[in-house]
Amino acid sequence: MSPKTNEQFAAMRRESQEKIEAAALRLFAEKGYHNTSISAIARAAGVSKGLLYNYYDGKDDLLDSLINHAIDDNSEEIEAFLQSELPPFEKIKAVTEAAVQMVVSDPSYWKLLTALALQQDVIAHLKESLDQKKAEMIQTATVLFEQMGYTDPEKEAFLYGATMDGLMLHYLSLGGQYPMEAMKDYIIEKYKL
Amino acid sequence: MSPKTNEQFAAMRRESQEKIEAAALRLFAEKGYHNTSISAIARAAGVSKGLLYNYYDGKDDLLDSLINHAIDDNSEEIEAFLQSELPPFEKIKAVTEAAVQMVVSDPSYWKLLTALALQQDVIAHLKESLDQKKAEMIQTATVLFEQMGYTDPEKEAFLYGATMDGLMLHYLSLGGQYPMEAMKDYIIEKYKL
Amino acid sequence: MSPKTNEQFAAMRRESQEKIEAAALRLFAEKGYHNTSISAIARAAGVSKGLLYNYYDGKDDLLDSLINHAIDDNSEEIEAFLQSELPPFEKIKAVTEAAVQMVVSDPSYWKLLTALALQQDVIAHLKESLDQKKAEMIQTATVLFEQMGYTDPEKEAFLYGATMDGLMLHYLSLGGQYPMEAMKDYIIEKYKL
Amino acid sequence: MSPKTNEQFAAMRRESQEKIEAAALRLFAEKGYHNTSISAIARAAGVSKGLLYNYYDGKDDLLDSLINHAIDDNSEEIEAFLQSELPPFEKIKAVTEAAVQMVVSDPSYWKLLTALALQQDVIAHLKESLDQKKAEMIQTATVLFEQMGYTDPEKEAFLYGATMDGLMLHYLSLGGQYPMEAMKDYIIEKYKL
DNA sequence: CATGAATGAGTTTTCATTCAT
DNA sequence: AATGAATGAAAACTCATTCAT
Repeated sequence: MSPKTNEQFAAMRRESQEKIEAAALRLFAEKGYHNTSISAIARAAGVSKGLLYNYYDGKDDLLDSLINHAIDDNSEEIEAFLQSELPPFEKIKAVTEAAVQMVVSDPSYWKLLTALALQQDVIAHLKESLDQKKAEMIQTATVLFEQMGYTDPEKEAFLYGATMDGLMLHYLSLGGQYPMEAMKDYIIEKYKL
Repeated sequence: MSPKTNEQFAAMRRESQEKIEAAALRLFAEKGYHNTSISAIARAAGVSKGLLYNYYDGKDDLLDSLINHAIDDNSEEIEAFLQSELPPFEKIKAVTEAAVQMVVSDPSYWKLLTALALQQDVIAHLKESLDQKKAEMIQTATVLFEQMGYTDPEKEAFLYGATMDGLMLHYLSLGGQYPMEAMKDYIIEKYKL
Repeated sequence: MSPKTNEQFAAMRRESQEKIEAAALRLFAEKGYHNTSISAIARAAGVSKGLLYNYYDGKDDLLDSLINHAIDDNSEEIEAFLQSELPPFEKIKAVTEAAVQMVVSDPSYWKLLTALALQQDVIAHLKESLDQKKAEMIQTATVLFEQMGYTDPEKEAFLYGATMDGLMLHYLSLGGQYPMEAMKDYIIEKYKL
Repeated sequence: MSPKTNEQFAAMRRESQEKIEAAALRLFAEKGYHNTSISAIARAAGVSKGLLYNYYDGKDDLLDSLINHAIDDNSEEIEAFLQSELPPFEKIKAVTEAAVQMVVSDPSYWKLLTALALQQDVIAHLKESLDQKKAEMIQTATVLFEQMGYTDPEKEAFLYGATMDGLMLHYLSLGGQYPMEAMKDYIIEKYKL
């Protein structure tokens, strides 16, 4: 019935969307959300402005879609370590290393995400899902510190979370100058016993 | 012909500027820098757009001025504690308490500052002075941790900085829900011996 | 290689065109010509945009085709009554009833046609044929009123035309609230004797 | 306090708005609402696009404002005749003449208004106030025909309304070719007993 | 010193139309 | 004959900035 199969159309759509979201992520991270125009994204993605509007309702919707896809891609890994069967200290070690690894290997995305988390405009509706994700992690970490014998495991979980986020914040704002590896080891060392 | 003295004119100028910067700070923090228009600032400050341009070269210049004034207001206190003659632990305690106090009592400003620190656009030229301020603080803290007998005082200084910034980040993004007081005590406790 | 006869193809073509014109008429009448997109028409007709362009040169051409087909469908009936052998009063009665019936049974089409008649853009070239149709009717009606003994049959024909069009205008803009049946009888009554 | 008085500013505003609305009315009537761009209106009015947006929220809002101002200007006259102390027939005569006069002297505006009345898009919210105005007129006309001894004054009022609107419709769509004066006299004659 | 009307360049958004398959 | 992804030109809209008074 169709001179181009549904699969072919679906593949075209997927490919275009990937090109667009990749270009958008790069530009948002490089120049900031508000300083990136739809035209610039389309140009960088090698598609027309019109096509972009075929897939997204506008800049906000594109950002939404982008963030949601990226969250899906990224949160699985950390989650996996926390759910694994490793002994508590090894879990902390693995999670810490994975988190550092994530930020170091894809700083653009994390810079964007962190910047957005502080701008109530842009993503009022994303805040909710980010906050929930955070709450879940704190919950899991609390159990972990409980197993390690901490008197106040919940506070330790909050502290760990703050330290890790602060670490990333510094890394993201200083870039290569920050002694990331050394700091990572220093933090892990603190939890060894 | 000149019924107003120079002093009176100067006072009027100062007052107008204060109204403008206060309005700008509030709006930038509430809605973000890019989503706040000059018109909105002038309206909120109760002055005309034209007057605003008498004092500032434009939106960027207003932001600059705003940040610089706020930095001056805020950094003195912390500095004072670090330079004081208190014993090391008391210094850490005082600094921590002062930092938390600062953020809790003026979250708008800190939210803005943190958000801006992650946006390469807007304030390329502010980054420099912020980074330098940070470096100085790390330096002072390093000396402090040295006095307290830490094997690796510089790393501890970095860690302390990361933890404090992470704490603020969480507080700023969660608002009143964050157990700020408890966390502050928990952190201080860690340094007691 | 050709499992479908020419007749089958012709039938498919006709069916597609009917679906398209029906959808277009409905949407034009509901939302106006300019507020109806080609995409919306194709979607409502259940065909692809591409197919639509196989049959019509564009939106204007589709409208043209639509109007012409509808004019053909509608004008025959009235014409028939006017040309018939009924006595004059019965003719007026029959024509009036037929005209009211037409509008009541297919208001979408008449709404569209009336709206278009007032928009210089869209259908400059349709105006001509509509005007001619109107002139013919006036002509026939004039003869009719002559037979009925009116001193000034042409003016009476114009008046009748104005009244009928005004009636329709009101019906079309008020919808079901307009006392159409009663008004029809009232008008017919005026010509009885 | 003010180097330009409030009155001066108000006068500037009024003047600009008048220029804009005059240009918009002309263009809407000439080329149709949808075929007239904001840019074209601004150009024709001799102001910038930006200024137009200072006064109106967009094209719809401009149309609203335009129609409301024009309705105010126009409906007073007719109303005045209907409320006057003339004998019934003289009232009908005066109103009919005034209505014809209105349309003949400002066909652009009436063409626009009539066209808009048939486009549900554009002015859903204007319809309401137009319908109400119409209902009021029918009401007043009914009283008039009652005084003239008509058996069914309300129907006669509807009929008069339909005839007048039909007359205008024909005049507006045919322009100078339509025997407007003669028709007006013919209609008035009918009511002379 | 103070005003706010006016500007226009830059941005977002829409949609009729084309085209490879 | 039929599809819908892709285009691009034209439209709507925003807002930092200027300027006459």
